[in-house]
Amino acid sequence: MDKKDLCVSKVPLFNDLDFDKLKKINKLVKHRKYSKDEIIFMEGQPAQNIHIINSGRVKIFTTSSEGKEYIIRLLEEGDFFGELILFKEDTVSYSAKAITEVSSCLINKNDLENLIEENPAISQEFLTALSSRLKNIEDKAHSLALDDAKQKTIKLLNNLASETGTPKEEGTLIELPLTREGLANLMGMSQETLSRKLSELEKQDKIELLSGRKVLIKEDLII
Amino acid sequence: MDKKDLCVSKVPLFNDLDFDKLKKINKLVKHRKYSKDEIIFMEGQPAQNIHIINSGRVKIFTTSSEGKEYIIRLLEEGDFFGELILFKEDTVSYSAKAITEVSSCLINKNDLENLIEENPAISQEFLTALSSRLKNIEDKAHSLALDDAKQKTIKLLNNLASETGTPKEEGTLIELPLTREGLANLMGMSQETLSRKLSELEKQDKIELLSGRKVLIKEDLII
DNA sequence: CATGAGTTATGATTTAAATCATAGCCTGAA
DNA sequence: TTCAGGCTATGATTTAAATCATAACTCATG
Repeated sequence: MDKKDLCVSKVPLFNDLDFDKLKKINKLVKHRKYSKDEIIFMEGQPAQNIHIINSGRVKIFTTSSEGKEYIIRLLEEGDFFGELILFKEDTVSYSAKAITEVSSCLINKNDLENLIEENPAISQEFLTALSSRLKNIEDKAHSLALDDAKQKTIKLLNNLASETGTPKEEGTLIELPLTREGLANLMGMSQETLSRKLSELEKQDKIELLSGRKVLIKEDLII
Repeated sequence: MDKKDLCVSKVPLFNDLDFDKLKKINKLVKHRKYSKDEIIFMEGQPAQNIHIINSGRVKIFTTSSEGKEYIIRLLEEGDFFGELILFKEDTVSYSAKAITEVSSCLINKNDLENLIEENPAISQEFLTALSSRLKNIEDKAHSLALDDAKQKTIKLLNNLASETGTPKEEGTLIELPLTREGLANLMGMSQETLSRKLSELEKQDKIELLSGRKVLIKEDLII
């Protein structure tokens, strides 16, 4: 089995399916490569594919009328996006951009609909995935509505730590996936404010800002 | 068929089911009444039921450590909540409170799981409902992150208008479901700011504030 | 290794909104 | 019908964060 097959077996969506079915699905899949900073699609475009990320990172974002950006979520290997077209929209209300080199798989809307019909187990996986996203974004809305800049900063770090952190003796090491600007756009604040709050946390010995966009999060960074 | 049966036939979740199945489901259902301001459940409680609103209004909210409230969403007839327990959580991360007299139906988690197994069509309806909520809350997060108080106010009014507004010659008439304070907590702002923005919109002849918590939204209230 | 573009940090200033304070207003109960 | 208590509007003040400005750092490239 060659590397291309990975996509389909990587995504939790198809967890419950046996090898034969995976092979069938794999035939429906188209492969794409995007280079860093390439737009995958733009807000408002009609969409007919679901995208599954094979490697790399993608940001999903919207832009306000004044040109400000809000990043809805960051995706990595195994995550998927564009699924709303299955159930609701036929145009997409957000943009997607590769923030690293990205290789991904597409499945056409109709193909996926047929797949689901033949394999109801996929519905369950979808429900699980959507529920999880709903929970995450409700938490985030809470944070956007009520938290001050310091709390937002701490939550950002904790979220990154739990998603991609590697444990060390002194704490958890994370690599920031975006510039200050980008991270700030995730939490609805300005680059300067985030930068200040990070400095503040470092002065308080809660974190250590390292080179190469790495951060060591000490044990006692409480929410 | 008596009034109690309405619950089950009211909710889009069971749209696709025939009368016999609805009757079967109805037997599983427990009925509840809540008086105005009664807590339906509190953040952190274990939960094992899905609630369907038969009549009245419910607010779903979280409270910050400083005691501030963020209202995630307002529910009315036919809406349901508590469904995350099916797919993800066994405790609930938000509170629910009746903001009017409420009559609702409960379905036990296990019963609903069996139902879904027997009737895969319900999964589809769930997916549609969750997708729709996902879209709504993503829009709201965008608004919380990027909009100023005036834009938030306008979106609030437009949302209420599209959900519950009644058309008039002069515009759309809505009845505000909450006090200024409550509405402000929906949009992540303070009561005073909302009040000021509403006055401002009235001065600009975009809306008319009427007695009985009613608002007339004139044609040209653009986002 | 030097250069420069992009990124980050940080000071100064402005600004929108929160908060504080209070007066006027509804509305529903007596 | 009056009264009280919650609700709403609005002025005054404070404050957190945005914005503006710029210096310092990083790192990729010739």
